[in-house]
This record gives sequence, structure tokens and C-alpha cells, in this order.
Amino acid sequence: MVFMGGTGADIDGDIGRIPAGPGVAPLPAMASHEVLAVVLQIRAGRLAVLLWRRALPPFEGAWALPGGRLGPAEGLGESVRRQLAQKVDVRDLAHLEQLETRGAPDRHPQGRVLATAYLGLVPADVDPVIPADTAWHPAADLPPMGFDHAAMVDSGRRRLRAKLSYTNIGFALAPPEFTMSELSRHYRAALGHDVAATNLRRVLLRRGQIEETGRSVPSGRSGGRPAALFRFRARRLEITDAFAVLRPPAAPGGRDDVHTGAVPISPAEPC
Amino acid sequence: MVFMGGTGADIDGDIGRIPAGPGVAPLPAMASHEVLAVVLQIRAGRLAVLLWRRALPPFEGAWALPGGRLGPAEGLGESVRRQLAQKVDVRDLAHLEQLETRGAPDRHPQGRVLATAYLGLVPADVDPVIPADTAWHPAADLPPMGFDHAAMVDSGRRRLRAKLSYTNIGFALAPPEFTMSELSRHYRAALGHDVAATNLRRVLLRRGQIEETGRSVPSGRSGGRPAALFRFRARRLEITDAFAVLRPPAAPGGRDDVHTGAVPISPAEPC
DNA sequence: CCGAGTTTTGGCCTGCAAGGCATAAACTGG
DNA sequence: CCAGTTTATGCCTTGCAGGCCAAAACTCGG
Repeated sequence: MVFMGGTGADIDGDIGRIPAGPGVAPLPAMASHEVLAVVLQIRAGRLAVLLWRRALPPFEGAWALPGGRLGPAEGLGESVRRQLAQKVDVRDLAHLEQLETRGAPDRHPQGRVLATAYLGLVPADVDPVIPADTAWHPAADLPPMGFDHAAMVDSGRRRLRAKLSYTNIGFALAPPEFTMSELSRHYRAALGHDVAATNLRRVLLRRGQIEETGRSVPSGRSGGRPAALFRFRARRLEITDAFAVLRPPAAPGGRDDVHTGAVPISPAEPC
Repeated sequence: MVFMGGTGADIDGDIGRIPAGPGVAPLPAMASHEVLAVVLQIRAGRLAVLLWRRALPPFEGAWALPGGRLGPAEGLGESVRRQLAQKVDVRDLAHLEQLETRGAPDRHPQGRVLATAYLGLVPADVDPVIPADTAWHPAADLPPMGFDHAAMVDSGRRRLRAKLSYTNIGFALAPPEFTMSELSRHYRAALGHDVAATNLRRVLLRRGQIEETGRSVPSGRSGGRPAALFRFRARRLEITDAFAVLRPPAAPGGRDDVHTGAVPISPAEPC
């Protein structure tokens, strides 16, 4: 049966330990707030999202985004990382940024809950240990999902796609070192269309996003010319093509008014 | 005078009537939520933002963004429009979209308040009647501001600047009809650098954003060749340059996976 | 009525980034 | 050593952004 303790408790993710005792008069119409994470990774050549299977109503049996209620003294980004630590090792997260906040009055069947969604990216080389009730699903072919979480996954995909074309966000998808054909496969998975390795190499090199490591792939894989190994030069989000049009008239000197929207990631959170 | 009745009246400041009385056990850490609006307009050749002067602490005398507490059954976008109706006629808003949500635990001196900021745009031809306690300030030179509102204004400016170069968002800044030199002045104000009218015309025409009305300016203004009048073809946000790079390989047919982030604006809100 | 000044318009040209294509390079396996 | 496979490199085309200049169209003053 369903454990129905606390106020809006068993929202998705445990809120636990918040002293919202029963018996108290119903709270004034204050919305509670949750944070959710759209964690994406390239897995088996496809863009995958980390989902959590709900064991309790509402949406029992459906899938949902990992996340949970905002703690009393937490910042939003802080809270996502804490909640995520219960599902996946936070050190695996290469990038985290805010996506959108949804607050439709009826978005949560059990009361008013606002949700701020974040986009998290996991490099393709790590395979995080995840709990039994979570799984990776193809982001292009989602299982039945509860709440408005499917829309949030879509937001995340679109954000990622857009940023792949004008930022260095690829660093958060690719392993530390990679060949160009590997990278182009990752881009293909994320963008949903073919990406020629030749052109990708030219573009990312010119933009200064990637550089050669000097080494080549260990050789002896599949009978072809050994591929050079590349790496991303920065591991933090940078805008490398801002902006294609209506730019300031040939101003020498860098532009400083770009914003990346990234949330700093502390490597080891005291979770 | 300002009509100050209703629920979410006294805008963002005091938390007021939340029964967080002394003696009572401290409320469970439920944050309250407010919505704020960064309303921008080109005024006198400069990008201006609508601010509200606080009469009460905290930040008494400082300026703040219009907005206020989220109502019990309101959606977020809905709430901004309602709150904004107290400051400016909502019919003047040509565009509204969500900017960001801030939730630092200490962002509000009087308790935990999350805030979702929206970006609103007012065409240059209207001069909304605004209450006595509000005023337009140059967005590039803000007065002392309370809370984290200055950062939100900056987010709004950056968002606008970015979208000017890959969407048709100019429709929300420009009057219904305009000459190219007018429009280039508006772009200059918003972007912060010169924009050649010749080039702007070429770019916006090619992208199908604007079209000629056929008429010319009434003539007899300042002794020059009469300027042709243009208008934006759409009055809703469209992405016209998605994306400069890493696009799908010459796929005939339009792309449908673009998202604009716009909030539908109901012309007449039952405020 | 004509010429000077002003503003818009359109054409021409350049530069640059994206991306397709073909060929060369480098390796494996038989 | 040759065929097959994969990567790397150079060449070329295309398209857009944007600068520049001359022509067009008007006002105003003499």
C-alpha cells in the first residue's frame, strides 16, 4: 500500500526528514518546490536520459526524473547535486545548468509543487553505478512518464542540441580523449543527424575547442589508418561562436558579455 | 494613484501575511515563490528597464523589479502578467518569456523566497501609463537595486541580445511599421554597438523576418530620400537562423524542433 | 529653377566559415 | 605484396555577413 505520511511527502524523490507533522492545519497556499535533473549521456550511440521508476502513486509504475524537494537552506544548484548524489555519483557530472521552471497549478496531482529542471551531462566514458530503480532510456523514445517530466526531457535535448552548435559543450559528452570519428558519432547521437568527421574536426579546431594530444589510438582495432587522439581544451562551458550575426563592427579584443548558464560543479560534494 | 488592493498586492518585499508568527514552530522549510519581470523597451535611443521604487524595507529607497508573490492557483506566466497589470498595461507587452529562477537561501533578507524572472518586451511606439512609484531606467546604467534584481536585468539584456541575432525578436521592440534607419537605431540600443542599416535590411529580408509595406515615410522630415516602411512579418517569436553550424546535411523541408521559449500572451487578461 | 546638403537604396566586392568531395596516407589481414 | 578499410589532407563551392560607393530621391535656400 501507499505510504502517505507528511504533507506532500512522497513526491518524487523522498523529502523525508522535513518536520511537517500531521494534524497541523493545512499550510497556507504556499507552493513547495522541487528540483529535477535531466541527466543525459551518450550510451550505445544514442542519447540516453537517466530515469527513475516510481513505485508509488501518483504515476505508479511510470518513469520520472530524479530529483526531490528543495531543502530548507539549499540553493537550487546545490540541491540538484545533493539529490543526484542519491542516484549517480556526482563526480561523473561534467556539466550542470538550469533549464526551466514549471509551475502549472495542476502539474502535480497532490498539490502545488513548482519544479525547476536542470540539465546534467555525463561523459560517455563513465558508466555510473545507479540504483536498481533507475535506468537509462533513449531520450528520443521515452517510456510512459509522469508529471510534466517528458516535456522537461525535451527541453534538455533541445538545449543540448542548440549549445552543441555554438559552445564547447561537447566536452561534457565526450571522454577525455577521443578520435574524430568517435566524436562525430557522439555528435550524431545528440543532434539526431549525421555529422561528417572531417567537417567537425575543422570546425572544432578553428574554434579552438579541441586540440591534438599527439598520440594516436592504440592501433590494431579494425584495420585502418590509426586515428589521432584529440581532447577538449577546456572543461568548462565556453561560447565559441557568439554570435553569428549582428556582431559588433570588428572590435579588436574579446567580448566579455557572454554568459554560459553553467552552474559550478564542486568535484566532491559533502553529501 | 496606484490601486493596491487584492492579494498579491504589496509586491516583492515583505513576505507579509504568512503565518510565520513567533512562538509557532518554525514552518517547515517551504519556500515561498515570487515572479519578477524584466520589462525592456527602447526609449530615447537606449534600452530601458521598468523599475519600481521600494518604499519599505528591506532595500527601502532602492529600486526593484515589478512582480510579486505567486498566487495559489496561478501558473507562472499567468502570474507575471497579472502582477504586471498593476504596473503597465499588459496589452503593451509584445513578448514574454521565462528567464531564470534564483533560489539562493539568502537572496531575500526576510526569509526563503524563490524568484522566477521573466523577460517582457514593449514595442518602442507605445508609452505605457505607469504608476508614480515606477520609472524607466537605462538598462546599462542601473540605479541602486535591491535583492539580486540587478543580475536578473543583466540576464534579460543578454537574452535579448542573443535572440536578436538568431530570432525575429525585433518585432517586440519595433513599432508596427518602421524605416530601416529607425530599426537600426533600435538594434543599436539593444545590442550596444552600431548596426548598419544596409546590412540589417539585407539580413532581415533574407531571413524573411521583415517585408516592405509598399508605402514610404510621410516625407518632409529631414530632407533626404524618403524611407520605405517595413514591418515584421510575424509577431510571434521564430527562430530564423537555427543553427549556424552542425546543421543537418541539406535536408529539404523545414526544421520543426526549434523552441522559442515564448509564453503565449493573451491580449486581454481578466485582471 | 537650380544646386548643395541629406538620407536612403541598391549594387559590387571582399572575407570567412561551413561543408562536400576526391585523393593521399597508414594500417590490417590474407 | 595486394586488397580492403579507415583516417587525414587539400581543393573547391556555396552562402552569408558586412564594408564601401555611387545612384536615387527628397528638402531647403538662393
